[in-house]
Amino acid sequence: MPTPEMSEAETRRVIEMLFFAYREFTSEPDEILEEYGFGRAHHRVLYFVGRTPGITVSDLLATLKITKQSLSRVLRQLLDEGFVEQYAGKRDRRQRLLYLTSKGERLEQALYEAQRRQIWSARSENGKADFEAFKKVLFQMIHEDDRHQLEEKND
Amino acid sequence: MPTPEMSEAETRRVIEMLFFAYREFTSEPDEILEEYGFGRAHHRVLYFVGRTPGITVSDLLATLKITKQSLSRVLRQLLDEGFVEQYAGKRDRRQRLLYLTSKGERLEQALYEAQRRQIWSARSENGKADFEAFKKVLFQMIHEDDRHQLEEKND
DNA sequence: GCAAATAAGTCAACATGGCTGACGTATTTT
DNA sequence: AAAATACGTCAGCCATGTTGACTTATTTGC
Repeated sequence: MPTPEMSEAETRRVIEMLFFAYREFTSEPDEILEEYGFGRAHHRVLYFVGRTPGITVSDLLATLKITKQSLSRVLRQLLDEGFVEQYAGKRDRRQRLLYLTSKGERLEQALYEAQRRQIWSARSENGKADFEAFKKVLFQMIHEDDRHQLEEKND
Repeated sequence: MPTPEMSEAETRRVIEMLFFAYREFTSEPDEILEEYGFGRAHHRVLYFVGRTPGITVSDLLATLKITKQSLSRVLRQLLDEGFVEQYAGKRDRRQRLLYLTSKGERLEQALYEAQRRQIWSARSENGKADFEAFKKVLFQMIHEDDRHQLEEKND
C-alpha cells in the first residue's frame, strides 16, 4: 500500500471522470424510465427488489438510505401499476415482502441491459486484468458499512 | 480487446459498486455544502468555475448539460453571496466570464479536499498500476463527447 | 395477558434542482 | 438597420429528497 503520490491535476481528472461517467451511467436508464413516467428513484427500487426478491420495506430503506415517506411515494406507484407485489411475511406478518411482477422483471431487465452494455463496452476496451483492478479500486471507494450489501462475488 | 465474458452476478456487482461509491463520493461534500445552505448544484458550479477561471455562462451550461434557468438559480446565489464574480468579456462584452472569489476558492478547496481524500484512500489500498487501470476503465465509461472536457493529463 | 416496541402506511408541508415557455436587454454580426 | 447571440429573469411544473405527526397491525417482553 504505497503512500499516494498524485498531482492535483490527476486527482481532479478522476473527480471529473466520476462525474461524467456516472452521468452517462444513468442517462440511458433515465430515458427508458421516462417512457413509463418513472424516475431514477423507481429504478433503484426495481433494482434492489429484483436483486433481493422478498426484501422487506425496512431492509430496502436501509439499502437506499432514504426516508420511508420518500420510498412510499415511488413504491406506491410501482405497486399500483403492477410492477411490484407485496405479501405479508410468513414469519412476521407485519412485514411486507416485496417482489417484482413479470411486468416489473421485464422493465428491470431492460434497465439492466442498458447498464450492462455500458459496462461491457468499457471493459472490452481494456483487458481483464485492468477491469479487475477497476473493481478493486471502486470497491475501496465504498463506505465500509455498505460493502456487505454488494452482490456476492461468485465469479 | 477481448470479448466480454462476464457473469450477470459480476455485472450487477459493478452496477452496485457504482451506486454505492458515487453516493459515498458525494456525501461529504453534501455535508459541507449544507453548512452554507448550498446543494450539489452549487458544488458543480464552484468546481467547474474553479477549474476553468473565466469560463463563460454558455460553456458552463454545455459542461453541466442543464438549462440556463437551472444554472441561473444557483449562480445567482453564488454571485449574491460573494463566492463567484463575473466580468464582461473583453473580446465579446455580451459574455459573462466567471471567476471564484477568494471566498469561493476556499469553499471549493474544502470540497476538493474531501473528494481528494476519498480518492487517495481508495488508491492507497491498491497499487499504482491498479489505479492506472481504474482510470482507463472509468475513462471508457464516459461519453465520447464529454471526454475532451477532462482535465489535461499532465502527470 | 397486557403494555411496549416494531413494521408499515399515510397526511401535510417544505426544499432542491431539474424542466418548459415567454420575454427583455445588451451586444455583435451580417 | 435587421438578425442573431449571450445572458438574465419571471412564472410555473415535476421528481425526489426532507421533517413531523399519527394510525394500524402485529410481535415481543415482563
